[in-house]
Amino acid sequence: MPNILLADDHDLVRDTIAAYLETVDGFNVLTAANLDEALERMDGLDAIDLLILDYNMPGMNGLEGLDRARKAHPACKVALMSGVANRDVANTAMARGASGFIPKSLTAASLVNAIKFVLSGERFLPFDFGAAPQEARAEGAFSKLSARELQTLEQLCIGLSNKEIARNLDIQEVTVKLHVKNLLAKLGVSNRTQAALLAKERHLF
Amino acid sequence: MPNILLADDHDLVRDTIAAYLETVDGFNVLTAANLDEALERMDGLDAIDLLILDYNMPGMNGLEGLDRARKAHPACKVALMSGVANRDVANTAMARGASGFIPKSLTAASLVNAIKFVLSGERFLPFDFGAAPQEARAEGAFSKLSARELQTLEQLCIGLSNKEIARNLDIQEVTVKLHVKNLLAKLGVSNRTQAALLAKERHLF
DNA sequence: GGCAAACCTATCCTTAAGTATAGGGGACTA
DNA sequence: TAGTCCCCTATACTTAAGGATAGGTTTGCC
Repeated sequence: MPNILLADDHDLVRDTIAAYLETVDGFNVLTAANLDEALERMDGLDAIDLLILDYNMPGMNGLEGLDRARKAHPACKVALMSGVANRDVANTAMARGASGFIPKSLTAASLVNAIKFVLSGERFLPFDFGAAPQEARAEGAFSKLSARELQTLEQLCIGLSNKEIARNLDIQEVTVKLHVKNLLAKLGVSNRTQAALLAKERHLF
Repeated sequence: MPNILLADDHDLVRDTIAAYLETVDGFNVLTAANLDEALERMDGLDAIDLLILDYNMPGMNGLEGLDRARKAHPACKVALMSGVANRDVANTAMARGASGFIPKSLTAASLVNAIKFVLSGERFLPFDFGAAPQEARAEGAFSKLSARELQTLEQLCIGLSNKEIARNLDIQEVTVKLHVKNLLAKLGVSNRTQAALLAKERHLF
């Protein structure tokens, strides 16, 4: 019976997926609410066969969380799961050594198949995923953002000033200005308010 | 055995929650991937006791979807579910007649309790999700705005600069600054981005 | 008439936002 | 090894945003 560790900060999503996997297919599922908790939980026992990480989750910091998890437990397979990430993120994740990428648009039955697939040693990436060019311009624009730029955009979406963002990210205000300038250019907008509104419109944060 | 219709565009989330509710508590759960599909599905049979709508889902258009659903099936209880919406959205939804608001940060066990609560005729809103709206950002804050301030706010919500707003309203830029300053104070926020986000959150424009 | 409120404008000021240029360091890659 | 990309920082600058004060107009109300 394979052991799975599922990390997602949405309790409802995490619990129900865990319960589904346990009852329907007899997997043994542990859960965690963020990356640190997941890594802690793996330290005691090395019996985890598959670690599933939510892409938007405290501690993940983009794909840095994937690297941390893989470095901490090289033997364990790591899959990413996301409801918002696009093809580019998925490809990057796979390139960085993820064993699978699970969009939340997947059906529950497919999830089980994907997990079995990954546990058997293969790597899973749904091929139709992200193929449809929905709102191509803006959607693709967000994928061009670097990790730091995404974090900066997230703070813009709460209406924070450069100074506050600098404090939160523990960098200098000038650096924040640089990130802001670059992300404005990449999104094709002319000020921070437009950037925040655009991101909100696309339900990124 | 109560009938529940669960509408969410994330197949994985929807299926697992549905499966959980069915297996763990014996609810009879139907599903839909968007609002139109949900409303269609309800037309044939009027046996649905509770409709659960994902706040971010095709066809919802903010809280308009809630109104549509309630108008189409006045007898049916309607609850909203969201992973991103905040206290303000929840309060507005309850004010507009929702029977419950389910943040996805809820535990699976609490979800079952919430559903039972709603089915019994009560209305469910988690405590920590703010029964108390924040003082300065109260609903009435917007009603304090003068006509010009409202027009100014509307332009802020497209991310325009003071200069552009001045041109659009055919007044001087200094005057726009005055309106902005006053409306920021009335809304209890500290800059134009926060004002725009707040207005958008309330679906004012 | 006096009064209040919303609206408009002006001048002055401080701080924030955004641009430009230049450079150092780390990580990955050909 | 060189090249590239991201990240960080620094200096310097221009423009925008926001605040403070002091007026001015109209409308309408008591």
